Amino acid sequence: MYEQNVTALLRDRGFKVTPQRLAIYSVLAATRSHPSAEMIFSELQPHYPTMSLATVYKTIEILKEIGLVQILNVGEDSFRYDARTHNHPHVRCMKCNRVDDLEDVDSNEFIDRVAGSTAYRITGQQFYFYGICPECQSAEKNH
Amino acid sequence: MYEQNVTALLRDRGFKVTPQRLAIYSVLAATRSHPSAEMIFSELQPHYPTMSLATVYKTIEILKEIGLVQILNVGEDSFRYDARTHNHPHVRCMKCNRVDDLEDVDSNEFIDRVAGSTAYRITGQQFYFYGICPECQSAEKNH
DNA sequence: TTTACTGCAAAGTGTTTGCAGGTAC
DNA sequence: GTACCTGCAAACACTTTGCAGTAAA
Repeated sequence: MYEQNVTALLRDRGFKVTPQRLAIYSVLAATRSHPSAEMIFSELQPHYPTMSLATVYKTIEILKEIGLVQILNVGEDSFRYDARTHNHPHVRCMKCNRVDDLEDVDSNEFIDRVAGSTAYRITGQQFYFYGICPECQSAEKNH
Repeated sequence: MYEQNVTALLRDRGFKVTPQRLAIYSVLAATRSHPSAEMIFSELQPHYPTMSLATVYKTIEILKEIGLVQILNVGEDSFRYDARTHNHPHVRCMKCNRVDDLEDVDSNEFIDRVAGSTAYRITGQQFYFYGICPECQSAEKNH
């Protein structure tokens, strides 16, 4: 289902469909952990021993172009990638650095209010929250 | 006034007060352009011919520690710095890459709503908007 | 006089690019 | 068969670090 979608979208835009591209998208589509390029690479390495980081980066660039991936910049050294492309806020744990979605929140009223108060023509946005995840909060208490 | 504040804060925390540190903070306090390290460096170069980028980075780290500067990550290759440390949304023009403050917006209701809907303990946030600034919109029309 | 800072150069990190061999179509 | 892709290695851009000389306190 996912793969069909990717295959069609790649072909439509004149990109070739390769095992590497499908594999990279599959990793992103199957996780909610917002992996970095390095994490995607490490996950694929066992199954695709010749996979290279360069291919991961090149593929992500294409996936972004055809709208299948969004790029996150949660204030770390590296970018993270998300196959859930509908815009939603993200939260990063400052202890363990995990990044989670905040999908239960309706941001539209806030976005409209901002768009209405600036002379910019707003075309997109990213909301990043920072804090301590439930697991790390528990760990703190057991001390 | 600004300098007094910086001087006191540096001394209180055991940091030495140097011309370089005051100059770097002055640049940040005097602008709303959210400069990168490179921009700060270029602005100071004529007045402080021996100034180095390393000093800019080291100083910003200290200014962040004592709460005089916040670090922005608007999705570019480099970080940008802001001496207005009260939390406010930012907007970047995708044409000319200028970054502006969005200070007319009250984000508190939105932040509270998010904090209430997640199991994370929220400690901070950054809101980035993307769009086209008024100048670049005008430029588009004159074509 | 002590302690910390500056600024150079070198190292480090994540990402991008060039290109020769290989694969999709 | 053509055009595009992969994956290696090298290049790149930004940031950090090590260290010898220097300045703040």
